[in-house]
Amino acid sequence: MANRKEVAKLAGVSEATVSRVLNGIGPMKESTRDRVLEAAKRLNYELNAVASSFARGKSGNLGVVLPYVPKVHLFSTYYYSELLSGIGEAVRSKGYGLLLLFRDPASVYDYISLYRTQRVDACIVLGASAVPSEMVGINQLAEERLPFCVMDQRFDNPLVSIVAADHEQGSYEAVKHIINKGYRKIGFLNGSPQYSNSQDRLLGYRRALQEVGIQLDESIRYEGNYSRTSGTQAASTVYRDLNKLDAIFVGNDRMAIGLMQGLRGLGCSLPDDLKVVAYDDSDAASLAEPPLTTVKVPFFEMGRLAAEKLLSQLTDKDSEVSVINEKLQTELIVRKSSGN
Amino acid sequence: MANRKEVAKLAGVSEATVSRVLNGIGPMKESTRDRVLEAAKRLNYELNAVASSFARGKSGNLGVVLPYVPKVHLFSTYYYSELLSGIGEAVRSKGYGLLLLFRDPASVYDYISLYRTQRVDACIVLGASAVPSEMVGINQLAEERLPFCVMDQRFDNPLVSIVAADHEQGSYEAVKHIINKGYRKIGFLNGSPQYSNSQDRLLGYRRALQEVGIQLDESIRYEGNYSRTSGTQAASTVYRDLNKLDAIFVGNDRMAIGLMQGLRGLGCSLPDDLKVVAYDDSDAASLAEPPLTTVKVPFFEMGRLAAEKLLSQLTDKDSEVSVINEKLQTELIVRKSSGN
DNA sequence: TGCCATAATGTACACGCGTACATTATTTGA
DNA sequence: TCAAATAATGTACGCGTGTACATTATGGCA
Repeated sequence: MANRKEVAKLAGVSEATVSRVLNGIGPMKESTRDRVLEAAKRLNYELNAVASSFARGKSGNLGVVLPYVPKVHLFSTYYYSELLSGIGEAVRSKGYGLLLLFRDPASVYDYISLYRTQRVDACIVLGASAVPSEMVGINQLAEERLPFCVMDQRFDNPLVSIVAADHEQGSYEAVKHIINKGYRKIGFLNGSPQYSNSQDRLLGYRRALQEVGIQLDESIRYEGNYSRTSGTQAASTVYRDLNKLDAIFVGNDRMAIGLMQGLRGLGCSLPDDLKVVAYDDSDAASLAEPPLTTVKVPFFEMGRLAAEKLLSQLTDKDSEVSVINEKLQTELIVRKSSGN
Repeated sequence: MANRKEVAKLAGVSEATVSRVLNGIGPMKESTRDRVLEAAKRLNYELNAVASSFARGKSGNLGVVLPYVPKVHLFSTYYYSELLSGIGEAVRSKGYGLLLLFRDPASVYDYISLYRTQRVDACIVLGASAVPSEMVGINQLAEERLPFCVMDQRFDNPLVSIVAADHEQGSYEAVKHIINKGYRKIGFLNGSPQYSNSQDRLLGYRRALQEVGIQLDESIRYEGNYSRTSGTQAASTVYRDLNKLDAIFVGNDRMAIGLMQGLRGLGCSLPDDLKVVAYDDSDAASLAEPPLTTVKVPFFEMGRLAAEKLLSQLTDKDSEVSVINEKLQTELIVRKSSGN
């Protein structure tokens, strides 16, 4: 494998000139540039990324940290796939690498070590929640003022950078959609409360109801954990309460699908017996029977935005290292599950 | 950020000794080790991964290359999620990093540059197919004898390392299952032919039929592209041929779901009017209506195996760098879509 | 006690690149 | 035409680690 010295010799210039040509730095004669590039091509030479990183003191990598427990699908794969694609898009266009890191959600993850060992220049945290062990790690990161960004999860700490979707508004619109169809008895199957977006959905649900003077009814609030199974489990309770329900708003598509399967198993006809509005607009939403009316979340865009903001802070010397705080809008996708 | 020199000074030893303690190399006094570790802890010192990589001449990264076209879901996310999890498991347990790389399937990807620039020590190629531009890149890789592995795609070149599933046998068993239920008129909706696993499924389908003397009928062979949409599009043709069909074997779950939705839209009752057996056992399989009888593929295991084999070749000096060729078995999961 | 094998540690340098600073070539302006 | 500005290139060193080799300490054995 050729190195800089050999290229310099072949081109008849110094190593510094080779370096400058390859990095496009400073003014230089066209003929010199050509000679160097020609020599590099002939020797099959490319910059050694590791050596380059070493000299620069930067890894050139953006870390993406995601929760992982063997054999457990913690995440709806749609969600992660879209986020990763968005991040990948930004990372590539900025010439960075994307280092994937798996963490155990049950123990405190040492984010700072990633920077100390220089494995990453910045990182994005996916699937964070408000359980104490996770918060500790995030807060350490924030206090060190390291460049990072949490995806779709609020934190009290004002030093925590966040890119999220407006789930309060998204939920408001979803419930509003049901109300506008003339239904008043609207239940809510929410997901795990340790995610801030669960709380936000509740806020939106409440606002929509209160706005039109519908009394909040705690007895038609149900809780699952965003898994399909938990939706299925909720089915019996929901079935029992069917006389109290015209419709139900569900925290994500997977639970909604589980719920609908469970209800159908109990003899329900959907959407006749119960209107359903779900959340995410994952691939499964249009596969469901009936197809789900659901809130579309711009996961791809969120990933891209977070990565771009972070990498810009690293690249531009003028852009101050400031806290990122973005909230993207959602969109209601109307299908059959909410009635005609 | 502390470096080795400071640790050495604080511990009262040479830098080499610090290095040996941290890498666990050579014999050394317990007391020395303790002093060094103590000093490192006090100074908050950790090995600089970039510098270490540089000195070793290895990046310490396993590259995972996957196809990506903006706004297009090339892949069933279940497939990639499982593979990545499996790879991540192996990578972490071996202390490597996982570098995610996106390629444009339409142009020749320069895999060799990844090694030349030392961004990766080895790589795994996901979503490869037999289209010319992709084959060129893979073959270059093979000819350079670089450590890599292609996932779930056959290549004629005997130098190409592969970890795959036995789709010929999986398809055989799927079709056999239908035959054993007493059906004889069995169609086949296959996926894109540039994937070797499509060809393998066809082989298995044929073998099962021929074994029991069922005449192959070309007129009930359909082709989609593994997308749900393509399954839906096939519905009208299948519907037209319904008198020629007892059952249909479908190349993956997504197409099967699309097909079933299309057929239902045309007034079919499933599984009464047509038995369906699909492939992958993705999350959607059990969500479908009716739930899909489908062939389960050990994606997680495949990812883990590929990564482990590759990294072992890098680590063990004795293990010869040999071509990997593994074929894992599938399992038929029986649900409602194939009848009772 | 003296010698040798082995343990334990130190010395010194390479790895490939980025870049501050020094130097030389070229252009500009009066 | 000549100094000054600027372009273009070269020199030299640092970045933090791994490791070959040299050196010193230790223990075993006759």
